[in-house]
Amino acid sequence: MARTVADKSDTLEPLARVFREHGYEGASVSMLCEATGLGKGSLYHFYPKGKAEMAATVLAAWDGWFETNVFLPLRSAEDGKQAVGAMLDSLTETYRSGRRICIFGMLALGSARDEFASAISGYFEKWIDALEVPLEQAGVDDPRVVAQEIIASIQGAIVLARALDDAELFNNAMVRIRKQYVS
Amino acid sequence: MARTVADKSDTLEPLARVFREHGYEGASVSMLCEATGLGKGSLYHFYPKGKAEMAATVLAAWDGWFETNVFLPLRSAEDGKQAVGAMLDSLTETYRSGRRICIFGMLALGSARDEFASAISGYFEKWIDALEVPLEQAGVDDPRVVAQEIIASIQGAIVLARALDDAELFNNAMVRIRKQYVS
DNA sequence: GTCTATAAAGCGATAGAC
DNA sequence: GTCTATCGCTTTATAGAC
Repeated sequence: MARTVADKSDTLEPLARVFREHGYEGASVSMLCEATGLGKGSLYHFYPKGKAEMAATVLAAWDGWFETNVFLPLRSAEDGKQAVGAMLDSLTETYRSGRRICIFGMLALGSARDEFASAISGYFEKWIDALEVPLEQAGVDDPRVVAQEIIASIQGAIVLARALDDAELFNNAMVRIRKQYVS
Repeated sequence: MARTVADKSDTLEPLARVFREHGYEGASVSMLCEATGLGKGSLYHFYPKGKAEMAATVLAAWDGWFETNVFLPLRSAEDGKQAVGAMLDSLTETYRSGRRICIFGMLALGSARDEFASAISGYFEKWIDALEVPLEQAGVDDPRVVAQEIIASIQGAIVLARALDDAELFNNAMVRIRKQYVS
């Protein structure tokens, strides 16, 4: 069938979806072709180094999205408590109350961790650094450790919500974090 | 080379190690053969249904280990706070301060979740049920929700410790849980 | 930039000798 | 219970026509 000309940026969302839903090893090029609506030739035209380059590009895009929509607002907040609350709201939507997983967290637990180690650690380091700012502003003791705890709680809530197939569990975790640290 | 007769139970540890380190999709039968020191014929003799049966058996073995060494002590504890503390110590060793991951948590984030859904959810449900007992005994408010939070924190600590390659992060999380709920 | 055809390797799984 | 050989299929990746 005739196919319209695609832009590389159009592939990012379907690519991310497949990696999120199947993991790095579980995502095959065939799946990635089907999701993007492109043949192998087209996909390899955009990503000459193949699957690894697709995943790296997806990670970079998510990292950028978080930088703009999560990290930057945290760093530049005027009201610390309000900023952390806004982050929790934003993440609840982004992660679909735990129905969607964090692609960085997923990769951290898999065997592809080593290949993407710097992207994964860079992402979490930036998150911790950013979250520390409003926590300190809000007068929280040991803001860096608390930032780590909050991020770990969010990642754990995703794991548990998915394991038990219970989105309410994720939402409860967000409520608890809010009450405990910023209300 | 001549090979000594193997027992099926001898395969469980190497099998578990490969699944933990490579994920379900990432673990190939060749790897599983090499880790167990058995040829494909031998491995399929023990596990006629192949890789899926190997993983299911590994999960059942871990479930059994947790039942005996973690869940049962929690349920039958006389001192609630002491029992939760003992669990945290035990898990710190079991998970090697986050250097080792939880195979159930890993599967929950991957695409094999659906295939092993009941094993995964059963494991976490038993854990929550068991942990609720000593928490209630210790006078903690809303012990079931707190049990869920603690387990999520542990899973999240594994994710974050692995993402940042920092075992101290896991240990700090265990210390925080102890301080917050059972000291 | 798109596609189809194809290559080479690895996959999970099986058969059958010992 | 162990092994080797092999099957059929899918994998990632490439080549080359359009």
